[in-house]
Amino acid sequence: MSPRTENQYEQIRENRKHQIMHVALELFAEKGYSTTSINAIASRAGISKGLMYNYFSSKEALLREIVHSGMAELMDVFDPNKDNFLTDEEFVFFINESFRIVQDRKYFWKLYFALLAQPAVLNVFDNRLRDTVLPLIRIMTDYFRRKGFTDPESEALLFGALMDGVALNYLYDPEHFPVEKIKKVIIERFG
Amino acid sequence: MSPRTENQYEQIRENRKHQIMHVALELFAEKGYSTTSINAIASRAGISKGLMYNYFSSKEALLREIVHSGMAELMDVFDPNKDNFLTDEEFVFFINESFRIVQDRKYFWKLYFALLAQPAVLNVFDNRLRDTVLPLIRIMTDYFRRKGFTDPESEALLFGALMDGVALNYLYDPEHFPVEKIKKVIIERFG
Amino acid sequence: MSPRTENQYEQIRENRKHQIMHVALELFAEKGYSTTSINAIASRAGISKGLMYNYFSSKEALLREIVHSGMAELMDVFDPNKDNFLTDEEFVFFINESFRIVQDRKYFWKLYFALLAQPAVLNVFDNRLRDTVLPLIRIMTDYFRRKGFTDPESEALLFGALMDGVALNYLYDPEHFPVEKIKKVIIERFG
Amino acid sequence: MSPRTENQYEQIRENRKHQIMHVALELFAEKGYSTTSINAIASRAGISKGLMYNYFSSKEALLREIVHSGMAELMDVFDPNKDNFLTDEEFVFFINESFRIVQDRKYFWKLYFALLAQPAVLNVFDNRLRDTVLPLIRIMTDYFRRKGFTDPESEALLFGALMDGVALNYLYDPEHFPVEKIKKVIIERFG
DNA sequence: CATGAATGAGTCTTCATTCAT
DNA sequence: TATGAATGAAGACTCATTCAT
Repeated sequence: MSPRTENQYEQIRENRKHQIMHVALELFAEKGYSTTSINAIASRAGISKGLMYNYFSSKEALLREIVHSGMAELMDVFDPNKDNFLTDEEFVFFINESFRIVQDRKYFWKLYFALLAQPAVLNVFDNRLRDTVLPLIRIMTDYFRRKGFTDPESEALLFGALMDGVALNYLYDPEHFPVEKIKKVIIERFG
Repeated sequence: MSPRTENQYEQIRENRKHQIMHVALELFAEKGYSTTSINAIASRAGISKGLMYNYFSSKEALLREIVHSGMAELMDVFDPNKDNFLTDEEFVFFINESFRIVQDRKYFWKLYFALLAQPAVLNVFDNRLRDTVLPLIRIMTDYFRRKGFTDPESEALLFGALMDGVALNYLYDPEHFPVEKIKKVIIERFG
Repeated sequence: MSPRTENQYEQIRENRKHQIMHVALELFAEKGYSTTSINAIASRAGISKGLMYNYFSSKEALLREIVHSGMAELMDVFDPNKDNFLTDEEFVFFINESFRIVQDRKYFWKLYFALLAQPAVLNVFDNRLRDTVLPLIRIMTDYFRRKGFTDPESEALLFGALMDGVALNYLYDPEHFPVEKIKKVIIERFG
Repeated sequence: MSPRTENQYEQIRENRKHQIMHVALELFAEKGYSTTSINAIASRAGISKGLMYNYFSSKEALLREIVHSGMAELMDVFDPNKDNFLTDEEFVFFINESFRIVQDRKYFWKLYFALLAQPAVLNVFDNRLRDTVLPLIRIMTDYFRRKGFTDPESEALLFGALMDGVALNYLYDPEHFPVEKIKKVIIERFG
């Protein structure tokens, strides 16, 4: 009789929104942003095309929200308020964490690399990307400096590139990429 | 005003084809495959849309030919008929070569990563990719085995991943990626 | 906390209805009927989309009711029960009244002309329009006949057209249209 | 075998463009701009939807080109290079011309009034409208001044409004509007 | 060999309307 | 009575591909 409460509506919206973002992330990661149609998203989410636009003003807005929410989660994980100091133990922990994050959120990372590899299409990352990565690079630089390397910054950048490459190989050819072994080798080599 | 010889026609066709592929590679790399229209390709190549279809049966066929020709060139460079043996000197040479190749053919590699990151869209690489990479991995495995590593295969895979990551960073953020320094560090660390 | 009486409910409904019609008239006049969305109306009226349909069965029904109510008001003003006789004094009064009506209800007249200029879309006026205008034309015809014109009916039609044109110019380019002066000239010329 | 000549293509384009504009003008005038779908235009023109966009970049661009081309024609007719002087004879000629123009291009004028009555939607006329009308008003002002009127400018504006109103009545209710008689009355009254 | 007009399926998006609550 | 989530049909626009010339 009476309309739903504010709270009920809030709940419905929250759920739907997550559902749409979830489904869209999967499709964007699998088939690419421009190859994924709103139709496909709506149909996999089991809703009508029109409803999508009740939650996101456009396909691009949907993508942006997915990316930003993913990035936000990420920043939470790589807690930036930890002191700039990385012990050997923490370094190992950091590597483990990184692997876990990629493994836990494969879809997000696939989308990440797909978008990265096509910057002219949609600059979705703004400065957020560098803002996230830079502190990490700095911490790693410090770490390698303390380890006595002559060019710790390049060392850090190399390490970053290595992690990118590992993620790439893991995501796109997991069958031929023995993650655990690789992790071990990394720790031996860089830890 | 005598009619052109068979050969001259052949020559014209060949040139046109290369021209189209060249232009298309640039556009695909910059803007992505699905975002690049036949119109854009034809217009940048200075020919008519219709003519495109005289040389390539479809947009996808064009892409495939670009990729395959690029892969073929690649295999030529990493000459597979060299013995499976990699001296320290040759290792350094190999790294230098790898860097040169990426730097020389940026467009191809951008397209490569973009396609890699979206396998569901177009499986352009068939088995060609593994066929190219596997021998390299084997050679590297041998190399690392001789160096005395306990898990030389993972070491080789890691090295491959590293090179991927380095290429990625170089291609998509060249300004913040000091290639030469990185190269040096790689040689020190892995050579 | 006693329940509202029938009458109070009736009152509320009436108010809501007026409010919706008022807001819709403004929007239709400003942006056009088909360009105005139900959403826009509801939101400017501060109610929900659904409630709109509680008062009007459709967008078109809303438009019709707006137009008809406007026309009804109009007929009240140009009281048809006055005798068919128009003295010189009454003629001046009639002109003044006409100007006042247009100035007082700009939105309605804008909508009126917009709808008039697009009869194929929505024939909202049915016969009502002619029913309203015809008596006026007759009265004017009589007036001009008494003034001794040879073709009083055409004279009356011309006068009607003139008033239309004046309204049009006033409504859509008020800055460049000196209404008061124009009114004076009309009275001089036709009075 | 060989492609069409430049000229042939030019010819084809010219024809198609006119055809589309012609059909679109009719529909816009009859049903209104926003109520007329590209589908309707294409289908009445006997072409595919897509082809429309080969000639006009958007629906709005199509409208603009129709309006501008109509305005251009108009300016040709009301030749602006005539001296600013209007004899009695010329005045009569001017009125006749005006009637002829409206009668000859009913669709254009219907569209004109429909757009005028909905300025917020699309400001298609820019300044073109005033640029066209202002010189006419000036000429009329001079004319009425020479005739000895005390407020010749208002007289001219009134005359303009009258012509608008006449056009309106003629276009939207031709059956009840005896143009020829009206014309006669205008000449008598204002000539 | 070469052109570009033409097609039509498919894309994103909007919006009047319905309905469970 | 009142809400706004949900639908679905329709709209503007794009683009790979075909084909007469």
